[in-house]
Amino acid sequence: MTHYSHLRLAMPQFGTTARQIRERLRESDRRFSLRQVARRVGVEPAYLSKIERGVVAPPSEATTVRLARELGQDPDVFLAMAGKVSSDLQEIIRRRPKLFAELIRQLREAPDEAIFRVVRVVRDGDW
Amino acid sequence: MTHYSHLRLAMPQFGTTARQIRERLRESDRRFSLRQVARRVGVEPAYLSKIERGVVAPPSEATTVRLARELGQDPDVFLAMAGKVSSDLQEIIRRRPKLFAELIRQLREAPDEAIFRVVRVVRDGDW
DNA sequence: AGTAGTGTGTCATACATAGTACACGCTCAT
DNA sequence: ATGAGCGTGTACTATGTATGACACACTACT
Repeated sequence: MTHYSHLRLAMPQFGTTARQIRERLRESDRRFSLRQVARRVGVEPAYLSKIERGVVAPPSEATTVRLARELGQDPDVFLAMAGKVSSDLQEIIRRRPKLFAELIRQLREAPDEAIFRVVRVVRDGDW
Repeated sequence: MTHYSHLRLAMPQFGTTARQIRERLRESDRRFSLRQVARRVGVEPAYLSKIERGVVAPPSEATTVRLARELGQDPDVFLAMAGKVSSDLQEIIRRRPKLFAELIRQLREAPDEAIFRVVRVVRDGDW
């Protein structure tokens, strides 16, 4: 396995977490074996095995999202663990780069609560 | 050049824009020849030539930012034209994926003015 | 005892990314 | 006329990304 050791294991957490979630689901539903999940997600079992153990980097965005859905998780959170940001979010930012760059940097240190307040204000639109 | 034709020329605008900006700068300052800019940016002239003509995809994030700076442009805007989002913005999002995903999607259709108002409110912090 | 299912090791591959190196022909000031 | 600087064509390369294919050993029924 030495020849995989060069890859940026930015998030060894990704595989570990995915495995934990899958194994917990499996306790009550044997359809959550590695092989069966791999099949439903559309990858080879050997590949999913390597992903879960962190032998390879997290998969592509599309595969990550399918895996998240299969495991009942939030795709954005799974993508974050995989070191990625959803391409649809990226596209929104790219359309108005200055505006969004400033907003996001502005909120870098803001407490969760402050961001959530902004979300609510924008959602309810009464302002 | 047919063997380059397969690449996703997502943004042929990138090269064209970069070239226009450089040529305008050059009118008043001959240090903005392709060769000299390439040198300062740290790439081969042939490569910059291909970038400007859209023969190759836009360069890496680092190179794009150096080029933007050299041409006096906003790096975030240049990155957006290159089809990318600055990795520091991505990292901010990845730290709190749910919060930022919801915020950004919420603002997808919002008018510039509304986003700017949010920025201002957050910046001034008096709320 | 056999078969079905399970996780994993090894090997190979196709394509994308991000450039470098060199040579050519043109133009322009000296 | 010549050398410096210019933009560009062609060829090449190194590394990363994202998997697939196959074989093996183990376990768990039937």
